[in-house]
Amino acid sequence: MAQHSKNANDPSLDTHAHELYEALNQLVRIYQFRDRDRICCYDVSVTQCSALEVIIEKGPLRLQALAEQLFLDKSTASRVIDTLVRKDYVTRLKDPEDSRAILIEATTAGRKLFTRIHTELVEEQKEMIADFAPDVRVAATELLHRLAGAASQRMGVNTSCSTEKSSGPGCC
Amino acid sequence: MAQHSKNANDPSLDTHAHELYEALNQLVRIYQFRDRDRICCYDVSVTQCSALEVIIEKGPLRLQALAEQLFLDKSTASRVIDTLVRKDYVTRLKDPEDSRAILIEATTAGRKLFTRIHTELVEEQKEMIADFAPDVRVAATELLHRLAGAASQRMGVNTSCSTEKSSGPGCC
DNA sequence: TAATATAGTTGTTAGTAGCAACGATAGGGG
DNA sequence: CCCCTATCGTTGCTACTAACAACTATATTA
Repeated sequence: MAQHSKNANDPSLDTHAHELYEALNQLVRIYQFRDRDRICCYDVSVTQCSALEVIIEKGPLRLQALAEQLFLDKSTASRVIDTLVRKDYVTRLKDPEDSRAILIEATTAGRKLFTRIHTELVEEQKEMIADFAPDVRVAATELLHRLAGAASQRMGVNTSCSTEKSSGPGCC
Repeated sequence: MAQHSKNANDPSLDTHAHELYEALNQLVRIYQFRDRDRICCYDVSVTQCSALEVIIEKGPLRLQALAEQLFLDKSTASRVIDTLVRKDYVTRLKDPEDSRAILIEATTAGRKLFTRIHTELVEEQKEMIADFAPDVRVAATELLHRLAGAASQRMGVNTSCSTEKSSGPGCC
């Protein structure tokens, strides 16, 4: 059931797998998934891994920017960074443009770790969707995006619900 | 893109929406999604909501059984129940068959709350997949199941990885 | 009855989360 | 130029989630 013809030699499979990974990541990030204190073999939690990803992909960035990307309070982001610094996956640099600010950058170890995790997960995803037709893959990814969007609204992220408290008729 | 013909009057839409909800719930449960201390308008966290669901759907059940359903340690489950009892959504009953054990049951308030959340989320899901073809809905749900399965393996839930520690060649 | 096993709770540690308060720096107006 | 305000990040506080270990109480077995 739901098994279409095998398209193992489909060049868009990589893209689909990557988009799916991205969508799931976003879903998970919004849902603020609590770890089991490490992702199996890797000594980082899911939140830490998400933070590492943002830091690597968005270059050196400020704490506030990181917090926004992760939908976290800056205090929480600061403490996540504390842990990642302690584990030597990121470093705090002084921002030359603003001495109040810091720039967070991944260390070599951090990049190495993330590459390992990323590669492995994308590979896993690829296997998972290999037997789906391309349009189904796209649709499933789109669905995950929608789920993330809906959840973010429900959780009051970036909505009037979170900024104005107890003002409207029953929150959302 | 990925938009098929409108099948608003599709009787399987309800089923699909429900299955999707189930799959997402499982995904989220495995991923141990951390709350934002409440699901928007409802005063329960996601973990608490999952616990409530299991308690309602599996009837009065013991702590150990609940913990297994949620892939939690019994101590964690015990504390989750503490919170739900304090909020008056569940009660601890003595198990007549074993005085060591307890039976956890939902209160009227708990059932009412869960029904409200469940109805709302299923409705949201329905809207979300309304423009997908039925086979795509099935495939997407299947995909979520696979994601949950893969994640559970990765997290070491119910695998040799978690029971035997540091025995194999590199964990998983 | 004694030894062992099981059910649930509590102690402890740690990560995640948010709000509030704080110190430090930046920028604007008098 | 200095004060006022805004912003940046950290720290204090509380709470939830999570696991492991130790503990109490009851049940089962030898």
